[in-house]
Formats: sequence, C-alpha cells, structure tokens
Amino acid sequence: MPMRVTADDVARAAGVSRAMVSRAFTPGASVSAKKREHVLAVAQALGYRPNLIARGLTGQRTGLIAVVVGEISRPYEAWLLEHLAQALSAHGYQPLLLPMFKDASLMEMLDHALAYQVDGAIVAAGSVSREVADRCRASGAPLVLIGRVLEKSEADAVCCDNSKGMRLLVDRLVQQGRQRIAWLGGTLDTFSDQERRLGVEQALTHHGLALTAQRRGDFSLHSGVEEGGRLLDAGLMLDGIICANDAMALGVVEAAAQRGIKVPDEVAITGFDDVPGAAWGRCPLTTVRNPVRETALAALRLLDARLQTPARATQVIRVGVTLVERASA
Amino acid sequence: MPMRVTADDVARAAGVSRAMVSRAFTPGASVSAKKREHVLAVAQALGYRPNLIARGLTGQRTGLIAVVVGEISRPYEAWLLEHLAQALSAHGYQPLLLPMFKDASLMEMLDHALAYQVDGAIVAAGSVSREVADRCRASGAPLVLIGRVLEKSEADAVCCDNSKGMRLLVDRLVQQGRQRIAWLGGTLDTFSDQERRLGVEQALTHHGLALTAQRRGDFSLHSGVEEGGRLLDAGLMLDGIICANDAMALGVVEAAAQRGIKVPDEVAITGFDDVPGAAWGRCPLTTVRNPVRETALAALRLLDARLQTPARATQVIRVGVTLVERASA
DNA sequence: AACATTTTTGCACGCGCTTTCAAAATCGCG
DNA sequence: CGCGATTTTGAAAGCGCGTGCAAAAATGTT
Repeated sequence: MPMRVTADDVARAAGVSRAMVSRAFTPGASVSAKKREHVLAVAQALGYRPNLIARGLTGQRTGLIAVVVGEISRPYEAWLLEHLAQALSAHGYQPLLLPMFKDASLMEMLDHALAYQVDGAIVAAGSVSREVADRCRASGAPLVLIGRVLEKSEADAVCCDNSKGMRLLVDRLVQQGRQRIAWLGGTLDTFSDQERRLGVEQALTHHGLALTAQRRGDFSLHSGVEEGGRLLDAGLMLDGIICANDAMALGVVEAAAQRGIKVPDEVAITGFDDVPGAAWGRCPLTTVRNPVRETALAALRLLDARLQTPARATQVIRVGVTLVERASA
Repeated sequence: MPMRVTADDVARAAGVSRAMVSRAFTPGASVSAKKREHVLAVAQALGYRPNLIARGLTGQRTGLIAVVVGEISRPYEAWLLEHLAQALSAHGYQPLLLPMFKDASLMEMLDHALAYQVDGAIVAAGSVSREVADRCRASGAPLVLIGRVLEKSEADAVCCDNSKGMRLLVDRLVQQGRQRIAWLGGTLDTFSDQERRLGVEQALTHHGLALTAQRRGDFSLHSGVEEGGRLLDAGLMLDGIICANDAMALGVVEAAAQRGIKVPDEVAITGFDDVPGAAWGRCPLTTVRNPVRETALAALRLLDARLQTPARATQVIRVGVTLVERASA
C-alpha cells in the first residue's frame, strides 16, 4: 500500500509550514525566491506533486473539460477529437472523454461529468436541448457546441458553413450540366444533416432544380454502400449523388463500382468534410473541406473566453469551407 | 454566479444530518429505507448530486482512469479508443484522455494524470520503460499496457499474437508461390513493429526464405504510398509486400495502382489489424484480424482484477488473431 | 537608532464529502 | 414491562489543499 506524499510531508522535510509548500507551487504567490527554490527541491526529492483533486476542491477550477463525441471510429469524429484533445492539453486542460452511444442521453452524460466538477463541456454529438444548456449554466460550466447551434443561440457554438459548402457542390455539379441529383442524408434529427440538406435544396432551387431522389443512411461507410446501391438501382438515371458526409460518399463510390457504373462520367458523387482518406482510394472524393483544426481551436477560444467572462454574450462562430475538387465529380 | 447545492443544503432541507445524506447516496450503508428514500427525494428536488471530486478526496477511488493513446486520427487507434471508452464507462469508470504526440514524454503525461489521482492507467502508445511502471506502482495506480509488453512482464498487458499473425500471412503468400517478399515496417522503437517484423522473418526462415527488401514508414497511409512506391520502383521484382499495419498497406495498394501494377496478380499486399475500411476501397485487404473489442475488454478485466487484488501476479494476455483473406493477396 | 513600510511567514479555517464512534432509538423476547 | 441486542443517527475528525489574516522578519527612511 503505497502512501502518497503530501504537502505536509514536504513541509516537514523542508522545515517550513505547509502553507509555504502550497505557495511554492502557486505561481505569483508571495514567497521569497530562495525559499521557493528550496521547497521545490525538497518536493522534487520526495517525489511530491500537488494533488489536483484536492486543489480542485478549494479553487474553483479543476482543469477538467468534458468532451462529448459520437462514435470515435468514424473518421471525422476521430479527427476532431484528436485536434480537440491536443488543443485542450496544450492549454493546460484535461479532457474527460464522454463517448456518446446510440441511445445514450446527453443529459445523463453531462450530469455525470458535472459531478466531476468539470470547468466546461465541449459537445460534438447528440442533439442539444435547451434543458441541457440550462443545466450546464446552472452548474456554472460553460457549454460549447461543435457542429450544432441552438436556436436563439443560447450557447456558444462553432460550426462550419454547411449551407455554403453544399452550395459550392451543387453549383459545380450544375455547371457540369448535371440535373438529376439525389441526396443521401445522414441520421435523422442531426443538426448537420438538416443544415446540409437544406443547403442542397436551396442551392438547387436557385438553379430551378429539385432533388430527383433521396435516401437516408447513418453517416457510416456501410450505409453509403447500402443506400447508395438502392439509389443507383432505382432506375432514376441519376447523374449526381450528394452525400451528407465523406464516409457515405466513399460507400456510394463503392456501390457504383460494384455495379460497373463509371464515376464521375455516369454519376458524380460528392462528400463533405474532406477527412484524411477522402483523397485516396478507388476514387478521390470531390468534397468540401471542413476545417477541423480551426474548429477545435475556435471552440477552445470560446471556452476560454467564457471562463474568463461568464457574462459575455453567446457567440456562434461559422468557420469557412472550401471546395475540394477531385476525381469523383 | 450559480451556487452549487451541497450535501449540507440537502441535510437542512430534509431535517437530517449531513452524514445521513452521504449514507443515502452510499449503497449498502446503514440507513433506514424510509429515511433514504426521503433524503433522495429531497436531493432530487434540489437538484443535488454528490461532488465526485470531494468524494475522491476521502475515498480511495476517484473513478478516473488515464487512457494514453497515440494519434487518434489513425483508424486502429480510434477503433481501440472507442472500445476502451465504451468499456470503461460501462464499468463506471471515467476515461481521462491523454493524447500522445510525437515527442511527448509518457512519463510526464502519466505524472500529470497521477496528480489527478487516477485509479489506474491504460497505455496504448509510446514506449513504456520500467521507470514508468515503477512510478505508477509507487502511486498505487495500476498500469495496463495494450499492444506492448514489458520485459520480465513487469506490468499487466494485453497484446495480440503478432508473431502468429505474421506467420499466417507469410504462410499464405509462400503457399501462393511467392518468394520475393518485402517488409514495410512502422515507426522504429515501436513494440508492434519489432514483434511483427520478427514474426515475418522467422516465418520466412522457416520456409528457407529471407526478406528481399525492406523499408520503414510511420504507420500512416501517406507513408505507405511513399515508401511503398519506393519499394515498387526499386526494380526488385517483388511479388509480395507485407506491411506492419493496414493503413500502410492501403497506401501501398494506392502506390501500386498509380504505377499500373496489378494487385494481387503481380504483387500481393498484406496489412495487419483489419480495421473497418480495410474491407472496402480499391482493393479489399488481405490482413490479420486484431480483435480490438476483445483487447479492450481484456485490458479492463486486468485493471479491475488488480484494483481488487493489488498484489496479484502480473499477467500478460495474448489475444488470438485470425487470417482474413480478401483481394489483395 | 527609532520608526514606518513592505515583504515573508505561519496559523487556522473551509472546500464537500466519507467514516469512525458513541449516543439514541428501536427491537426481541422472556 | 424490562433489559440486552441491534439498528439508526448525529457529532466530529479528517482527506489534501488554498488563502485571509495577523504576527514576524526584513527593508527603508529620517
């Protein structure tokens, strides 16, 4: 049973009071340089490190940030998580990972995290209700949304410009003379799905067109193969399929290949996000670049800002997107 | 400034002592059923939840588990992390995510995590020295390794049977009459790389063969394209390339396609891990299935067991692998 | 050298909770 | 109804740390 070395042990060994030890580890505290150095040396020798749990009890900050993401095995989520985790640790925060499963309740997950006195939460999965936002506010833990915004912007959020992204894609397809375009959406009730779909419809309308067909997958490659196949088999003479994300687009490419349908000659296929991997494979994807790094950094900035100034007005940052033209369209 | 509701508030509102509130929330504590119900109801009404940070201060357990993984954007890591996170939360633990960057020091990362009084650590990245293991032991936080084992098995670990996996692959290639086989390794100093490479060499030796060539990537798809291209361009008449993981194998497939080299007719390409995505794309990969779910569960079992019985003998679990034959070989 | 001023230090309290320990309440049964 | 056995309860002592406050030491000023 290894006994932990506490500030008291260090104090005794260094011949000072425990308060001195605490101060030695608190930047900017009132300690003489010599004594601090001495205490730090003794602490080092004893292998002492302040107990951050205990510190979190008194101070208002634990340094813990709840990070809610969806299925990490999906490329976009993994990519985002990587940048988030990196940005957080770089700023001295510690990410508490809350993986969201299919039927999990965001509220319950956050409740649990709040019990750990997280300083804030970054949510990039699930549908965020006002109740959830209120709960966080009531606990004094700022909430930052990624890839979803609350109506009346009741929470800070950063989200890419879905509408513009889809417009870029549609414009390109129409410019190529394509007219019979189908939509392959993602999971229902998803903010991204809704915004992206709306973007496609508006852009098409602008050209005097409408969707020829539509189906719905679950953002996974597998569902892209399935539902993409259905679209292709329906005998609709499609010349373009716009997918809600890259993974499904890759699936549709696969489905087309299985049927000997030429991409992009017969049918164009587009994705969204530009995940690493979209550029490789059977057919490099024409897609929209979703700036993940920028998104993660913006989210952290928002969080920091609110931690600093709890009363500031909520802010929704729309990060820009760009068209990435590759072989699939 | 939202004031948190504490056990004292509940106690006052329920007309009992704070100790009662604590007991009401402690399963198996000595409280009359009626009183517990009452306290719980009052707590519910006030929106009280025990402060797990404070609880962690007294009790020996915080419920926090440090999880060290490499670059999450890589399919295998993401896949593993997903299963780990799922398994941990299912068992009531809270994963504290520690992303390992290129030149980060495992020791420093764990030190930081230990300051948070984690109950244990699962490490699936970086090279684990004995010092690291000792540090964890000294802090009373069990260490469980994934995909790497310490000499003299000084820490619990779970790792797939790299050697057998490579043997299966080599046997298959040789059985197809292939003789000029190259090795595309991963990052140097990586346990997986070492074991897998050794496995290949031993299996080849067993057939009276040796490696025709070898290069080294960094486990990324991109490096597979690069280094795979170099191998293919070297004019070595290779008829097989064995890669240290799937991502690089997919890269090599890509490189072959760029050069109009037929896979598997001219050259066979094999991966390792069988990540989701290995089955799709330009050329479904012949690979070895690395049972991630089983690995994650085994790691958790090991952790639980040691938390239960700190003194038990360290245990190294080798999870089995199976050959997955697809188009690339 | 005597005093005012500033810096450094230690004491003690509190953060929110768990957990002995002993007192109070309840129960069993003759 | 009484007395020991049992369960339930509250007071209080921490857990490891930060910090306000006042005492002590160091510094500065005439």
